[in-house]
Amino acid sequence: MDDQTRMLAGLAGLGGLSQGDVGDQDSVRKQLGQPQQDIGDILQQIMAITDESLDEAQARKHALNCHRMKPALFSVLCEIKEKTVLSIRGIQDEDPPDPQIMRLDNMLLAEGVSGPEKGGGSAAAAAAAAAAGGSPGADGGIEHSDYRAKLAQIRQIYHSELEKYEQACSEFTNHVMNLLREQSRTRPISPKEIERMVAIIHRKFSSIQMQLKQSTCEAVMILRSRFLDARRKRRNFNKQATEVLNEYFYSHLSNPYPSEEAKEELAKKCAITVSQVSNWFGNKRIRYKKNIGKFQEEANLYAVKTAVDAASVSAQASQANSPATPNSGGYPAPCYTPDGRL
DNA sequence: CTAGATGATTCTGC
DNA sequence: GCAGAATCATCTAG
Repeated sequence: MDDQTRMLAGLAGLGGLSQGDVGDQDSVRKQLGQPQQDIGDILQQIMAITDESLDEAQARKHALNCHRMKPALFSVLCEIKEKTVLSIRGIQDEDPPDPQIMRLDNMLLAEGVSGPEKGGGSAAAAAAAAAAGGSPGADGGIEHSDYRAKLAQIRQIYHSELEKYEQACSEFTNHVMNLLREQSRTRPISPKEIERMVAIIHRKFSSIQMQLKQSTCEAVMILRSRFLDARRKRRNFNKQATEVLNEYFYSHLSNPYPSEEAKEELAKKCAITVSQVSNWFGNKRIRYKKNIGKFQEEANLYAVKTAVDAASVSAQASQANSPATPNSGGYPAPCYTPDGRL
C-alpha cells in the first residue's frame, strides 16, 4: 500500500468509514460526499502553491488551514511522518568530533592563530627566532617582528573569514528554522527534526570552515618553513671567536673533545651557544681529519701562538701546565719546530 | 658569478 | 646521547 492510498485510507477512517469500504479513491470521494472538494483536489492545490504568487499562496494557505479536512490530513501526515522518521532514525546518529578538524584546531592553537591574541603568536615567533639559531644581533629582531607581522596578518584574515562564515551560518540557520516553523503549521515537523536540520546545516558550514582552517594551516606552514629556513641564514663567527676556538682545538689536538665545562667556557668567551661550540668542534674535527695538509699552516700558527703564551705563563709560574699539546695519539699533529718554523 | 669556506642539520652507528 | 660523516644553505673572497 503506497503512502497516498494509506493517507486516503486514514482520512476515510477518520470520516467514519470501515477499512473494507476503502477500495479506491472514487469510493472515498463518494463516501465523503464532497465531489468538488476531493482529496486529489486538495493535493493538487498544495502542489500548485509553488507556482502562485506570494499573495495568492498566502491566501490559498490560509484557505487550506481553515479547511475542515485539514486536521484530518494533518494527522495522516503525522502518521506517515512517524513511520519515515523511525526509519531515518539510527542513520543519523551523533557523530564524534572530526579528528581532522581537531587536528587543524590544535595546530592553529599551537601556532597562535586561533588562540588568545598575545600568547601563542609571539611564543611561536619566539620559538622560530630561537630556532633561527643563537645569532645575536639586529637580524634576529627583524626576523622576529617580520614573522609576527605575517602571522598577525594570517590571524586577522582567518578571524574575519571565520566570523563571516559564522554569521552566514547563523543567518541561514535562522532562516531555515523560521521556514520550518512556518511549514510546521501545514505539515508535521517535530522540534527534533528542526534540531537535526540545524545540525545538518552546521555540519555543512563546518566543512566549509575546515577548508578555511586547512588553508590557514597551509599558510602558517609556508610562513614557518620560510622562517625556519632562515635558521640556515647563518653568520660566520667573528674573528676573535674563531681564534679562541682554533686555539683550543690545536692546543688539544691529541684529544680535541672539550668537556661540557670547557664548551661552556668557550661559548662564553666567543659569545655563542654551547651547541654552536659542539657544532664547530664537530665540523673542525672532521674537516681537519679529512685534509690535514690543508690545515697544517693554521695548525702551526696556533701551535706557535700557544707556545708563546705558554712561555709567558711559565715565566711567571714555571710549574704551570702548558696549553701546548703533548700530542700523544689522537689527531695527527702538525709538523713544526719549537721556534715556530716549519 | 663562482669556488671554497663555514655553520647547521640530518643520518647512521655505537 | 655522542661522534663521525654527508649534506645543505649561506657567506665571502676573488
